[in-house]
Amino acid sequence: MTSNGEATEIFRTIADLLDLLGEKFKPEAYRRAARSLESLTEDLGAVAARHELRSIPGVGEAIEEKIEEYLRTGSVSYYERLKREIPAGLVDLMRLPGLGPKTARRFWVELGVEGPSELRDAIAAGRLVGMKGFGEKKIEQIRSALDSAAAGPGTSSRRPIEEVYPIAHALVAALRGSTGADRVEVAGSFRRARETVGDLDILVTSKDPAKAFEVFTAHPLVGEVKMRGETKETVVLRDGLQVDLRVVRPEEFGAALQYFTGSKDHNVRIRSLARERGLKVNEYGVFRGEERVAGATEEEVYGCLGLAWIPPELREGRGEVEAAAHGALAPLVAEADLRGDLHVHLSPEARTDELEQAIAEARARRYRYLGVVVAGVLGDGRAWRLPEATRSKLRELAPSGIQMLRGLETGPGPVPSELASVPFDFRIRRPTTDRAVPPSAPDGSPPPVLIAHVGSSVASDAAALTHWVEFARRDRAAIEVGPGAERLDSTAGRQALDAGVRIHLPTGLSAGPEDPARVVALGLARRAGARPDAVANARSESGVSGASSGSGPGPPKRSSRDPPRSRSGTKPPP
DNA sequence: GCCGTTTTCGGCCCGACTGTTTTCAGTCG
Repeated sequence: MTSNGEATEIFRTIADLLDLLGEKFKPEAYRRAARSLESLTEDLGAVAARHELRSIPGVGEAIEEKIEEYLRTGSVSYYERLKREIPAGLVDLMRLPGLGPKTARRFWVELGVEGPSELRDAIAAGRLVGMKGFGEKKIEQIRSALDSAAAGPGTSSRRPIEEVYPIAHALVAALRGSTGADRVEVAGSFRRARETVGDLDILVTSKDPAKAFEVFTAHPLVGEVKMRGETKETVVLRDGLQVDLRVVRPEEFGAALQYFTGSKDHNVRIRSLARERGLKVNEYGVFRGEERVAGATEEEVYGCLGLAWIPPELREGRGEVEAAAHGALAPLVAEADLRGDLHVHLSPEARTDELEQAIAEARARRYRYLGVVVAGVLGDGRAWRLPEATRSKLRELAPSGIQMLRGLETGPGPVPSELASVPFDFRIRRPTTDRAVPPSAPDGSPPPVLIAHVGSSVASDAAALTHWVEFARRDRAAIEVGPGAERLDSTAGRQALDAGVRIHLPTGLSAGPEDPARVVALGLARRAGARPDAVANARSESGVSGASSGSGPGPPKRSSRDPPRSRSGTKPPP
């Protein structure tokens, strides 16, 4: 684990332990610091070396000292002391659904229970019966939570957003297609395009809430109904994902969407800003005293706090509220900005019809260029190339103004001799293994325009990531950001952007229109704070010069002919 | 424990829901 990751875990556990001690505000302070460390784009040691730990949101004097102690010694004495005081099993108990720190602490104090297995024994021995606040139902609930926990991590863990995307799409489509719901939006971390999603929050307006719940509950994906109130229903899907449906009134929809989109840190900032202005914000609206002054749209809610509307992908409490207050939010890249794709992979034996299909899709999206990977080296070092017929078809198939380019994808180092005869317009580089570190100086072969297949194992290794970003900066190459283990996530993407490196987004051309990769990649790019001009394939020019086979392409150039940027899209997935 | 363009002290989001209650505590998001 990286030092950032390990420090995050330490502070998160400190928060839980302090919760068990009944501390009121400290746990939240440690959690806030943990969240900040988790999303830090840089190695903690580097920040500490510059004496800038205090600039991290939620890190003050005390936590700064603990981080320094951790970096120096590998442990935090305060944490070690808490662990000696409080049995580790209590943390497991309070993390069970339906149990919290108060209940776990009572089991410890009143029953001497120190962990899940002892609690199971206590229940079996009937020792919970008669405890104040514990009826038959509550005890059964706990027993069931213990059983599910024993069965494995299962349902409570977060999953990749690209995996959840089709599910969200299906549920939203069903609700939109019914008479039970008018407006339907997914809120939560899904709308913020977080890499992983723990559950789905769906918000609807409805003239007939009962009908909305009925349509939702009857959906084939839904397994069991966990809870149902007048305005809210919680279900667990057959695959274990939890989904909340909330029905709100139209005049409250914007406030509810804002509220349930979060993040928590963002909302805390919004609320304290409102308080400073004598206003109150909740999920029903913005209020001055009893009077509602906003609520129907998010724009209204932000507007009456003196803020520009903030894209959901930025709502993490990392300074976006202050930026919005000063009108300093830059427009983010949007779907309409995409102009092409420099990384179209066809299957190795692709026939011309597969190529034609990708071009038809590109034409439908009005792309201006397409870089098709015609040959390359796989991660395991084996060379491959598209069939000769497909390669020679490339230029013929571009009658409608789409510039067709041939890409060669290789590892660091010179072009392998077995690929030397393949004509190409531009080069893509990939690490030969996930951990491969690129050469520190140019090796004489054409510089790549794109660095791709830089995977999650690089992103989680601060030194390797810094190295690849520096490599991209030196060669003025773009680096690919998107879902999946072979692309950078938004945190790594932000680091690349901070270093002045452009990113390239997958467009899912050859995977068909339903492929979530494009929408998800766009969300991650926006989350990284990417403006249109920082996205290599959101430019009118391909960034690949001329067609001189085998010669090096020029570095991506800034174009003064780029049309004015479209207004940054506000449309959340799906 | 953190934080401040009214504060260096005194705040810290707040409402729904559940299960257990004669009016509320705990959990969750």
